[in-house]
Amino acid sequence: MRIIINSSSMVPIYEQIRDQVKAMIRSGELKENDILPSVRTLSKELKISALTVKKAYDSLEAEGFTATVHGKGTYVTAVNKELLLEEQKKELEADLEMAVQKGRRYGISDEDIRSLFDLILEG
Amino acid sequence: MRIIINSSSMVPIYEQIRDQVKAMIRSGELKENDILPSVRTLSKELKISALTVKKAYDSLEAEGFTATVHGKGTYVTAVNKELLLEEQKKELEADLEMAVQKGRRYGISDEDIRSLFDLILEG
Amino acid sequence: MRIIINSSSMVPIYEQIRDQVKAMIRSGELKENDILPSVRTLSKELKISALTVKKAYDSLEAEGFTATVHGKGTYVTAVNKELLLEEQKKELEADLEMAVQKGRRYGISDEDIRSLFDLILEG
Amino acid sequence: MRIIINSSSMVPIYEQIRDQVKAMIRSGELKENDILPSVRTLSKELKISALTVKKAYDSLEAEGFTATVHGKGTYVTAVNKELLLEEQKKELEADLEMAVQKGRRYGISDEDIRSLFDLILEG
DNA sequence: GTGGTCTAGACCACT
DNA sequence: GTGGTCTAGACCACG
Repeated sequence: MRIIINSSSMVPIYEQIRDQVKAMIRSGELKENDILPSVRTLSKELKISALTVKKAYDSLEAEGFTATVHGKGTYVTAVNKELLLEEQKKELEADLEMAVQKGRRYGISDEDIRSLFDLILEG
Repeated sequence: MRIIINSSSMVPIYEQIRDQVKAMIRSGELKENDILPSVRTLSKELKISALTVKKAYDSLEAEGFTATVHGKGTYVTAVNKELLLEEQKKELEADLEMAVQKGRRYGISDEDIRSLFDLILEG
Repeated sequence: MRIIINSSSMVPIYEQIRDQVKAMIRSGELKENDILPSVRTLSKELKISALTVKKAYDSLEAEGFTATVHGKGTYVTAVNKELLLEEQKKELEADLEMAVQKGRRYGISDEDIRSLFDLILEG
Repeated sequence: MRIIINSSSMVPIYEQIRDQVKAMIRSGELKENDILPSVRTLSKELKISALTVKKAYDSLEAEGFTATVHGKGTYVTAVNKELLLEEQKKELEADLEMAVQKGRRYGISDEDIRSLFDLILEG
């Protein structure tokens, strides 16, 4: 399982892990009943604290994406992928909207906002 | 001076104040040598901690938009509006970048991200 | 706020805190918009790690009983007390039922089970 | 020997095995000098780890219900059924006590706890 | 002052 | 081996 951590990002590590696992579930890279890497294994692989991985896994479990069996591991549960995608898109939309509104408050033209966006997406 | 605080927003209060002052400077609503309301006055008006207003003013001063004269108040300094615009664009760029990265972490395709962006900009 | 920790109990400390806060909310001892003791304050008072208190507070927030404002504190949100009571009773009922079924599997008579229960409740 | 495992239960598997063997001993279904199925046989039958069966058997031996003869198997020892009953009652008492304490943590009145208990016992 | 995140390591229970 | 809990302390952001 490939998780990429950006430790200089403002996004907490456990959220980065959680988001990437959610993406893998949605993409089908992780299927129902698949087992996630153990907390210790992933923590060593990513060179981060086991507690941080645990927090990500707890978060996934709280949202219903995984189930944990004591002494065995953490497993992917059945998920409605369509619903998940919609949720994730809404979250992204909210973030983009906030950014656009800020740009407009700054008096930046829509063309300029689009130019910036294009640079990021294509850069 | 009209500052509007949204305390339920995820944006820190001091950033909301700072951004709105910057926007007023660029729009011309605040001109060189204009005086900002005192920390105490504004904190009472907005019903927030004086420390928070102070932090916003400190931030403006650190960025060179204002100068504080001890015992007198905080004044707007001469500003290169071009430079300010560039800075604001960079800030917007950072916000957009974070949103795009999140979308990609979620496994949303660049086309879909663009579609959402278009909807927001044109909607 | 009086929280009592039984560190020799099998029940995790953070669950003990969470349950007692929930009980206080239901009893009215904690009302909407009341502020909980800060994570550090409570951790010192109970002589436990701040992380443990934090975990209890996170759990309360995830269940919707509290809302946290960064830099300010953790506040009690509006709760439907009737609904909360029903949930808690169902949880208790499940625990009691499991115990009774175990006793019956052991071939202990209902009279004996009731005697034990009476001893506990009155002891 | 019929052992039924509920893997979705909160009760550890080895405890489920141990309890059911103890119940069989007390009921007379298993008598002195009867031989238990081998660890490997039972683990295959129940599709669980041999280590888990071993742990259940170790636990039974530690409590004096069985004796293991190297290379031959695990045998039921003579048991004082009165003593066993007492022990089982203590276990039940502990479970009931935990449930009652939880109800009290939730602020549920003793009368309400008793009502729930009555419903379960008579229902 | 507050909460938010993270570390490095411990001990326990379950498989 | 696995997860579950807890510690003691660090650094950061916000008010």
